[in-house]
Amino acid sequence: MKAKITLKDIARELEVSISTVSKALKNSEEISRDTKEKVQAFAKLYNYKPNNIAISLKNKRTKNIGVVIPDIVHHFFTTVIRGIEKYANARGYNVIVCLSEESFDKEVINMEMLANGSIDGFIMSLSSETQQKGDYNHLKEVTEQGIPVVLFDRITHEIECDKVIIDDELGAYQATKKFIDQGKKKIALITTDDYLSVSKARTQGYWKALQESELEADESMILKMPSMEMDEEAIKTFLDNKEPDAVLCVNEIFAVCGMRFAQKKGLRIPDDVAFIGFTDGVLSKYANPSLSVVAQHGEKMGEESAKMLIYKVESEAEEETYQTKILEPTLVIRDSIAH
Amino acid sequence: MKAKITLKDIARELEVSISTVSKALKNSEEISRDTKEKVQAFAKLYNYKPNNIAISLKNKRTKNIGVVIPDIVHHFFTTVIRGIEKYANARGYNVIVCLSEESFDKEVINMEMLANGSIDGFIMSLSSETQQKGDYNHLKEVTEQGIPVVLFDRITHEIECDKVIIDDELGAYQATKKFIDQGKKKIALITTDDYLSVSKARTQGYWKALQESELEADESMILKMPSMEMDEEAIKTFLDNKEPDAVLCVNEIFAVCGMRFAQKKGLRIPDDVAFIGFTDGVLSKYANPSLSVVAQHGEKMGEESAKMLIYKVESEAEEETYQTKILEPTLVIRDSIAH
DNA sequence: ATTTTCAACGAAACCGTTTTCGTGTTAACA
DNA sequence: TGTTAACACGAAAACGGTTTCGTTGAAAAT
Repeated sequence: MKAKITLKDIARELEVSISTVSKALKNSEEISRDTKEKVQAFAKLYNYKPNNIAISLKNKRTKNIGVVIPDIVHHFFTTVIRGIEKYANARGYNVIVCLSEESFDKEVINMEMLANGSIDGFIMSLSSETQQKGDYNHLKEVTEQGIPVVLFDRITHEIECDKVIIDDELGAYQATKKFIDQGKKKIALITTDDYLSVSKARTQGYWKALQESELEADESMILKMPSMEMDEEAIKTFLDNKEPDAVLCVNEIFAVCGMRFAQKKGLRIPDDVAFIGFTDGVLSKYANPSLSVVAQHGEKMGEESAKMLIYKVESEAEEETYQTKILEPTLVIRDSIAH
Repeated sequence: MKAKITLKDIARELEVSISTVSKALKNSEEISRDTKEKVQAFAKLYNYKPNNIAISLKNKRTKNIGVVIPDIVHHFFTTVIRGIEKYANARGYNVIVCLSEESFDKEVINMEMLANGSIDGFIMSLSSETQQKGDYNHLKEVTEQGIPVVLFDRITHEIECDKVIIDDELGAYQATKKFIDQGKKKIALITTDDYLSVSKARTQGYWKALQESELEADESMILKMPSMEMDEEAIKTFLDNKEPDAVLCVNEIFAVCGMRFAQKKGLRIPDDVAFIGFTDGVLSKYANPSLSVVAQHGEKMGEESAKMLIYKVESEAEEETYQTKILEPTLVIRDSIAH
């Protein structure tokens, strides 16, 4: 086991000072050609690599960015991470991932762990519990310390920071409009409770589209699931009672379950009942029939978030201007609706 | 913006030395009750938190573990990460995730980025390109530096380190055996090229089960996909030609695609043709019919990996003994086979 | 009265860098 | 010959902690 070699080791071996070695390795003008070559050759030979921790301590930059998300076993977040990685890695940043698992406490703990020097900034999406409580003090503390934060997807307006979201209202609006244009009359919505910022926006888009049409917007055509957990029975009962001819769902799973019940009842998709979900994940692509969705462009979202964060981190001036980037959703048409 | 407060700040404010503050905060016996209370109260008031980077530099421990995996938009890896997070977080460790995206070069670069002090150890699964090349020098270098490494799932025997795998051969064997017991005669296998360690083991399990039975093991009943990429056409042609009555697939996606083609041809699942896949992901659960799979227990695998790594990291003695933990796969029976 | 002991604290080294500010030597200049 | 400038390098502080090893003053023991 060959231990790591340090500047000090090189200095001792070559009988020069540590500062000389440091400068020689950075090709400083101050050092003679002879010495530089000698040092650089030695360093290469012994595979010298500067210690990241020491550098971090010195210039108060870790080149790490902290990502705190509710869940990783969820296709959307996974694509966001990939986008973040892509952009960040290309610029020499590492990504530290922490999972809140939809828990407020874990979110707080994770942020505290990272906020003491481990990272240069945060990219995060709020846990459902946090959005429900409406308690954002942990975010406030961090921003007050001057640590840049970028919120994506599940955001709050109570914190001043950069944000990246898709236009959820527009996405739902377009999907609902699509149903209307195709002559659907009884359009249902399966969503979660309103405390999730995204669900709220999607519900609004759904309403808007209905109200613009001649169809009556009927509150009872909306099924609000109490949590993200699947409750197959609730969906089944709802579909049995309401018998919609089109269903918009705020995620893939609700939609796929809905389709399964419809098929079991002998309904044809999309003729008898059509489906559109949110999130363009594996489930939608490989469902049978394949599911039309409002694509959220997670990877793009991740890239944008990383871009905004790294810009803030690297800009010396601490401008107090924050922007919210709104990405356009896309309707991906597959076999669960007519086309 | 209130900047972070340091030991030095507290010392100056309270007119004591830095060492006194440090000891007082650690409740050292050396310090009088009066002083301790004073210091602790002050620290609490100004929300003092020690700087992680400084501590890391001092005791050469970062409390970070590096995870390098081929892909994150893949349910199996995602569950492994969750398992790692769970175990590591509970012990005060953070997880730095890097994606090789199946590329050898990215794997090398990522490891080099992390190996210079950023992490205490690695948990990784090899990229397909790395397994194909058979070049493991980057791993060798890291282990020679005394950095502990745990390999999981996609491993190599050329590196001496701890390993966690599931018994892929057994999983495939059990699945194939299940088909045989149910009276299936023409059992096909859809896999990838053998350079992936897991595919190789699964193919062996498939063979073994067939050879133990009276069924003839026919090489042509195996479809080897050149990569992890989906090639729907290849699967379709294969199924059309071979007309198997049972199909074992090395992942979910191949299986779900296979089922779709079968259904399009009017075949009944599982009566005319049954399917079993690998990986117990969302796809299997929500497929129609739901897919039976050999569950890989990713979360468990992640936990075990983290456990082994952290043990190595924290054990002072550098024992040169490495173990390979083999987890038992489980056959999850759903509607794609008879039961 | 002198020595010993102990409690309570501070100085300084150390982790591995970077960077500023000397400093000594030599060559060029007046 | 004395001054100056340039060159090549080293000493030391700094980043923010931890830890070892004094040091001090007062009480206890001799």
